[in-house]
Amino acid sequence: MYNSKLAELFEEIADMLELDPKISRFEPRAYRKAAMTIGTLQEDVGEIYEKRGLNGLMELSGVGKSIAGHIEEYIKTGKIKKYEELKKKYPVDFSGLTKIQGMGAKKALKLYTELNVKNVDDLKKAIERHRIRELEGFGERSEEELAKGIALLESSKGRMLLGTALPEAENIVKKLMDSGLVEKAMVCGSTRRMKETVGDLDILIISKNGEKVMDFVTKMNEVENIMLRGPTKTTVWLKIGLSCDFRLIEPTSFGAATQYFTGNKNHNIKIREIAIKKGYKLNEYGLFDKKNRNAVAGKGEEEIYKALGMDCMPPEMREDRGELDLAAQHKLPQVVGLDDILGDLHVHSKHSDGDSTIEEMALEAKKLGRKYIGITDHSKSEHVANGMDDSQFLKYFDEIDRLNDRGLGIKILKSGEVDILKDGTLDLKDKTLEQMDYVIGSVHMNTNMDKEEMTKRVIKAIESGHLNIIAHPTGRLINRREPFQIDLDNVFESAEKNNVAMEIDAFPDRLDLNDENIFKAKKYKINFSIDTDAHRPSHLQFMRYGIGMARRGWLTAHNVLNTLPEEKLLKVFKK
DNA sequence: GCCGTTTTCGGCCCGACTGTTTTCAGTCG
Repeated sequence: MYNSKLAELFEEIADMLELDPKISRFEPRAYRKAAMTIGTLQEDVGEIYEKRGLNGLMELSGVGKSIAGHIEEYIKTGKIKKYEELKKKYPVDFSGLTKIQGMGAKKALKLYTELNVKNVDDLKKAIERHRIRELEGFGERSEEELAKGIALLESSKGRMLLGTALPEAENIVKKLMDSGLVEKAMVCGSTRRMKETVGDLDILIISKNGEKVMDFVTKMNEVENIMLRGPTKTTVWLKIGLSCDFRLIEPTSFGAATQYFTGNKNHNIKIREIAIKKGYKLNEYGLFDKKNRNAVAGKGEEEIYKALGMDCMPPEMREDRGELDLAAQHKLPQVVGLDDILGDLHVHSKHSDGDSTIEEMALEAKKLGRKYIGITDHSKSEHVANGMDDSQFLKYFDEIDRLNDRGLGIKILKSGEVDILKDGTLDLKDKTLEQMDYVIGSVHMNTNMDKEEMTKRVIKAIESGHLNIIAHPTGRLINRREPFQIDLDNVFESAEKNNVAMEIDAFPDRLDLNDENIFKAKKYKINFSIDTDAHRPSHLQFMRYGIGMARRGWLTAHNVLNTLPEEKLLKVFKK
């Protein structure tokens, strides 16, 4: 994968170009835009170049002749001449240094020319010797801030799971509402877009007691320290290890502000450009008529999109993946919602590695409004998860039958999460599999195979005729384990042919398939199953994270199996 | 350096906060 390395190189080129006042300030901006495109691309630029050459590269947004040339050069030689030359002029680790809060390229250059600081370690030493405060334009305070920035960087590597950040954000919003000081408080940013990980929290507030609210938030239990405090914006560092911005907003601007702070950045840039073309100016205060400067919209998000001739889309779709075009054509998909979900098809019990009985899991699911629940305990190869052999599965089926006969007010489906073994065969006898209402297959062991082998393994299982769902298809664990090497396109193609569904595992550190892969998979005529992979009753609430991924991947209820009533679902499985 | 029903030239999102200034540059989102 060249993407992340190239993105970093282009960012650093941008840093260095910013240092030369003779260069147009738009040139570094162009490099940053290209870095953003490439850094968040799902397809490897190496593959794009291989398949479609320079023209393929130039189709990427923000990549023109020159940057495409740099990419080609890097793929062929492992180097970019322009970068090497700039680096000769500035032998400084900008990419490391500018990750520090408050440090940009210009400060980094000053530190280099004055103190010969080339990297974060040099900077640490300079801070220890109190050399920074002597510099013109810096002071004692800047030195302290940089020290804090380095500590922060070292303590907060990686972004926080949505499953950790969202509940904290909701808790803070509730506290604000309960305080009686605010009329409205709302979480925006990547949390509202349900991105799988979150870099910080953005909470927007309407209040007549601005000063008191800012006091209130800085004194909350959740706060470790105050990073920045102004009349309309306060930033705190939360004890859970995340920074949180609070912004005071006028009621007339609330929609414009939530739109702006929800993002994402590229979505906002595009929508502002659309506004300009239509003779408006859009900022976080509202949509303004350029001629007479009157506010045309601002109170609600819908009215802003509407004034620009568009339908308003759910926050999860605002990722600049073509949603603005569809909104202008009034063709936005009706994406799946939590209310559409009728059942949960991946749930564990005490029979393998779950904490609770089948009955406890079923009753909790019923409380959440589910009409059916599929119990899917592990098969025998999963020794660590206490997986069951064929005879144990038979007893487990009996228990499910008994519970259904008793009638819990929710239907329990018989299933199992069956290991796809190294050679692509399944871990249970056909006879056992045939007694299940449906079968989930998943890869847990021997995950270090090469791409071709792993793809073959999974496709063989799909073609077995026994599987209905492939669980967590890439096996990744966010911030802990990389996805397997696997050719998803081939897997999706085979799944389409064999009527096998792909799971969206909603467990917060899995979220697998992720949004990008869902988006990719949607091109195929395959079904999806959004499941919690719950191991205790409270996990059944993870469904919303899976829904978030599905919405980010533009799935409609029609694409998702567990929006079907039981009879229809079982018909699909029987096909 | 990129890009195009306003364009192959002339634009490029834009406002808040901070520290160090004495009116602003740098950074961030």
